[in-house]
Amino acid sequence: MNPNDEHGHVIEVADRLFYERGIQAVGMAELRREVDLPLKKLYALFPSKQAIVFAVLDRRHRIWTAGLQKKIDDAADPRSKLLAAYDYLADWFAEDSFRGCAFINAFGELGSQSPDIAERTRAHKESFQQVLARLVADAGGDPALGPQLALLAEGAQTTAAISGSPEAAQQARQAAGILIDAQLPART
Amino acid sequence: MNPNDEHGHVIEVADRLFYERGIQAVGMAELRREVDLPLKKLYALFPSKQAIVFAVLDRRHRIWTAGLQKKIDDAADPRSKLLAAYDYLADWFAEDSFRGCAFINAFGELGSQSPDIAERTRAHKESFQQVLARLVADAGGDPALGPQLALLAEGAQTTAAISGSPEAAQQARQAAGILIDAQLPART
DNA sequence: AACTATAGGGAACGATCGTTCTCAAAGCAA
DNA sequence: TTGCTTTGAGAACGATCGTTCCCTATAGTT
Repeated sequence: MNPNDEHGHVIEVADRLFYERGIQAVGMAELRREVDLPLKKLYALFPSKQAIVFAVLDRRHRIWTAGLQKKIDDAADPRSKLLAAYDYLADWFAEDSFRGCAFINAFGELGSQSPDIAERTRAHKESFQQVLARLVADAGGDPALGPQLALLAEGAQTTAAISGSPEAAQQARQAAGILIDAQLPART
Repeated sequence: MNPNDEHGHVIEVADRLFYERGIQAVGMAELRREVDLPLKKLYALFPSKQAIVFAVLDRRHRIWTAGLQKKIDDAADPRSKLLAAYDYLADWFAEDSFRGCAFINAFGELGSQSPDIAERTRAHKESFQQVLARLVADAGGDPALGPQLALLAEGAQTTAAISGSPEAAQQARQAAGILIDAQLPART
């Protein structure tokens, strides 16, 4: 396994462990065991646990954003593109491993201790807002619609995580449809 | 200070510390210092840190629920009662100490480690859903409306916490108004 | 005043954390 | 083979955690 593979492998495994059980609950010794690398090599690849956490969050952001964009690109018309976000959530919530938004979890766990984690979380959510705002603008809708749709998506993520049920995605999608129809110009 | 006062004082101080900085970040030694009680007395009042955490969450739930109910009771008509939840959020977000929903934070931090915390969080959110469902039913609205309004409220809480700005309450309120008008029978 | 029970204050305990260090094994050049 | 550098494996370190224990001082009773 070359260094790049090892680097990526550590991040993948750490992501799974942190997401399943929380960041503080996973120690470096356990991570070392799961990736099957000497502790020394782990510290050669990353200077600290914090660096691994940041790498995990950055990867999460990239994957999440790319997956969302694909759903949007696959949608035909502006209304469908806006609703695509909730289809993306539905797919996500249906995964066995779903346990809420990793950023929200990390923020709740360490946001008050680590300005870096708080900032990464803020940036992640802000980027989602920007995606929605752009779609709303492209569709000629009321600028207020973007943040409203974002609230539904955020609420669905926490609700699905806490309730353990994926139905929040459909509820959010239905509500979004109503908000869109009320604030987007009817298609000619 | 009699034992009841001490008991309540510990819970109040612990709530403030846990909410500000996270549960795991606050040690018993620091709590002891802040409440100015011997460690021995702290352990005479509560059998463990976990018991304090549970007491803090239970108190949060009671205060939150009572505050929400008061806002609802103060509202005149069914539509206003539904919107009262967002006025309650607006007041809350405006507090300097606001740092998100304590249950969501605790769930993100310890939900995967502690079934008790996960269950308390689930129960807290479920009780909010019940309050909204009742208001919707009393108003003769579509039963789907309750969960939709809850999603907006949950999304507003996380968004306000992460962004550090209270505007999510108004955005949620405006969206709620649209959803209500679409799914509640017009007042005669 | 003498004895007893209680409570304060904090040291001690055992566990665990992130990180560093030791040291032997292994690879490699000569 | 010999000497040298790099690596693997995990022990060690220092800090911190929740919890318990010890010891002293005080208060109450006779």
